[in-house]
Amino acid sequence: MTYDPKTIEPKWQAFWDEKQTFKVEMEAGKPKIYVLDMFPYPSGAGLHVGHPEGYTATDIFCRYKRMRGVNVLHPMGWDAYGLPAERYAMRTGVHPAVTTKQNIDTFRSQIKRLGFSYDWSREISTTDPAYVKWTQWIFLKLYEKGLAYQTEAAVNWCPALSTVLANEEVKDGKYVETGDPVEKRYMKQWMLRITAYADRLLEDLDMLDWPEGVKAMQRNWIGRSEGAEVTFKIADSDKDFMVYTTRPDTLWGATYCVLAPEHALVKHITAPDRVADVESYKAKVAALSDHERTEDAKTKTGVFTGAYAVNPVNGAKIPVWIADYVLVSYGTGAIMAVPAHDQRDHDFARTFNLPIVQVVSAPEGFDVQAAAWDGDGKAMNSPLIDGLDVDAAKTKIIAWLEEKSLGKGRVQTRLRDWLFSRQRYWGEPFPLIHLNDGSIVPLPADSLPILPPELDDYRPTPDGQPPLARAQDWLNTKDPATGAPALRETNTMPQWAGSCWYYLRFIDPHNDKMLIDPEKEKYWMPVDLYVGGAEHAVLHLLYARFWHKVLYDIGVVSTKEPFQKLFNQGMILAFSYRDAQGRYFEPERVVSKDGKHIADDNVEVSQQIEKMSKSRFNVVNPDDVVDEFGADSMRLYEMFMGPLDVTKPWQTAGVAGVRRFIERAWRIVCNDDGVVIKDRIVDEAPDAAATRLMHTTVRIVTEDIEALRFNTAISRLMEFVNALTPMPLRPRICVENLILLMSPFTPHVAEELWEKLGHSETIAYALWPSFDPDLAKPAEREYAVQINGKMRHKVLADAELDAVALMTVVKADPKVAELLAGKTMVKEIAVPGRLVNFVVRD
RNA sequence: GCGGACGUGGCGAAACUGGUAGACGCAAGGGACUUAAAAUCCCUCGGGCUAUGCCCUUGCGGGUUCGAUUCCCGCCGUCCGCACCA
Repeated sequence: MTYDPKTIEPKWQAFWDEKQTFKVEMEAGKPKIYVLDMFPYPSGAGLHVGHPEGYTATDIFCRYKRMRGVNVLHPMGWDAYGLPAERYAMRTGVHPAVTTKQNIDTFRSQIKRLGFSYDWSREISTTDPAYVKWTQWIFLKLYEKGLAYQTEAAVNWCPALSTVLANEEVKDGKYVETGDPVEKRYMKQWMLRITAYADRLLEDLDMLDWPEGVKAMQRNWIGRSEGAEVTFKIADSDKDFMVYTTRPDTLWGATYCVLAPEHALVKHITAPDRVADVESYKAKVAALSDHERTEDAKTKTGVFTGAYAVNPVNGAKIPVWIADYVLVSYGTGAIMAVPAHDQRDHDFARTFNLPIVQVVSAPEGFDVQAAAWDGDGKAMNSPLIDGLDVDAAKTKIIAWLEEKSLGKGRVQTRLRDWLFSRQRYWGEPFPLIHLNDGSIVPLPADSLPILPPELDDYRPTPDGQPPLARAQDWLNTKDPATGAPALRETNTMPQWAGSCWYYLRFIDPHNDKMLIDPEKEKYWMPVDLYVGGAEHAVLHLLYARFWHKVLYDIGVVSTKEPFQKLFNQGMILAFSYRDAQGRYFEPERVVSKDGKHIADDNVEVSQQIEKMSKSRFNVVNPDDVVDEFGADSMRLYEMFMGPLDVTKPWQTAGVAGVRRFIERAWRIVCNDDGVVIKDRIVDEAPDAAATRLMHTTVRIVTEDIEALRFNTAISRLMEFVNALTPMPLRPRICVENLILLMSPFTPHVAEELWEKLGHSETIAYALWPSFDPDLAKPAEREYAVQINGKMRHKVLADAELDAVALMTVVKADPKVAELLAGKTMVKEIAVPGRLVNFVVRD
């Protein structure tokens, strides 16, 4: 039998399952590592090639760590609440739980076909009642701590679907899946006070080993800024309003103020003759979607209210306008406008002919009437602070404002509280009831979980209540403490809820007494390596950090942060082909000749690299790849494509290449009948060259795996195989080390060959090969000889020469003497282990 | 506009701390074996030239250096995130 993944892969998968090879328990004193994949949403479409990329990487890392004697926690589960199953239920009446179970079964079997070393005894789904119970328990803790509250909030309402959508489901004012328009509606919503943790979420980023880009995105999302709040009085009135500014040093340059159109003060200060204009502007702005409001951001619009504010630093009366470039949701919803030093204010002032007064010195020749100067400079036209640099001026003016009770220093964040409720069926219900007097009663922890009731119809009620309101028996309940009649909360939690803490439950998945056993938590936490797509850079990772910090504050967890190291795998794209009209062609119909791509022998098409999608005919299904090449080839190819973190295109021909490599490795051990070629695997020490290559390979593969550089590790394994193949007699130590090094990458074939070599135990816990750095060094090496930095010659010499000896040896080479003849030596440089460079003149 | 990543053969890529650019693989071409094909094995494979050698080449233009894919400055381009955040 030649190499046949179709028989050996199911064999070893069944073996690992039966023996529970990868089941793991806490072992005090044994080093641990917790390696986590971002668990998938089990969609109806099944796995795509992007999923196994990250899963293969973590699997290699885990298998390697086990062979080094580390206790490895490597679990998998399902983020199973979500909109698609609910939409499917609306169309077909099939309960989302049924759809979800089917999809989970599909995902599990697809994942198992790839031979990942998960501890399946820890599998969880966010929809399991035993899991929902603790998600709701965490909500009760949030509520107890005052971190959950209700408010009127704008939501994305999709009339076509008569439901609310999450922000992330809306792009450019449309539902991303169907393209139906989405509008804003105000509804009572549950919010989580994530802003209370803004400072800690920002500061603690510094202690994490995360990609800089992700940290930057989170910092940007939190958007901390330092400035001041300043009170402006309305002239000839007892009313006033506060503005937020990061440039209090420019107060003397404030020539007008702007309120957000929705600002509560607007209706109280608008002059009678301005009411019509103001009202019509407000109506116009309210009708715009967020997208429309920002798409033409450069053109400023607004109207004058007829009211004047008093500039607190100089008593100047300045007009108060309303304009949509001021957002009611940020800062105080009101600004002082300094057109000389803020480009937006400048644009507005030019449009409406408002004065521009310079109060910070700009570089020579810079005209603030033409453009705003927002850089550094000395304060001017500002009596209290003239001559000071921006920072000093800010400090001084803030102190002055505080002394006069006109304002105070203030830190502002862009981060908003988290809109936490959805008007959906397939999510965790809130464990709360509403009494007739309007009060809210949290349900006791021992009544959890509160599961969604059975329904025939998953749509919202005709009067716009969430679907849960259809279940009258469920809806009408009693206060467990007093017996008073009560209504259940009908909102459900967003999909993020379950994914905010799943990494904790994997540590203690079957505990029905508490969320997690503190002893186990202390042993396994934090997650040492977390691998997933960059699309979760902000939301999931920020939400989970927030919950984790709350759990830290109430003593449930012992670490400040959940995920110590984060790694984003790059997206896998694919080639697609389309003609001049933009029609896509299946890649099988396209041939390339003379650098052109021709479809159906007559249409010239262009080749591009794009995201996989059905409409582009470029989707690659992992099942097909496994069927054709085997799981080991699939795993190996995904890791060989390029660095783990970059975006890269799938090329099926490349899978054949790694499959050939596996076959060559197979033939080092077996003949074409699958019989071990005993007479060629000898118990003899390898010669010097083979020893060196073996130790070098072990060294580099080990280092590469530690650094998650799997593509170069695989190259090294290929070189090792290429060297072993032509050897008539192969030292057993080389062959066995090869199989050991390959086993994290291609575990099935490695188990099979390990067994054929006479081992009765699984390779999964075999000892990882060690290397001797001295034996990895070559005795001789080629040194480059450069003249004026250009490569001219090579000299073979002892690899360990120091600079002086190297120079002597090189100069003794007749060819070098010839090259240097007739030249004047300017400088000689010898770099041990590398090269010699002669700088010469003619 | 702000923030982040990146740009190397026909293609995916490699090059550790500034030291022989293109490892490894794909595709292509040639050869061996075969009645033939597949498979396998061997060879060639960045471009150019007046070819035992020489010149050019890591997006473009400068700079630092004995030496730059790597460091610095300025452009051009691609991808990702955020975006009227005061």
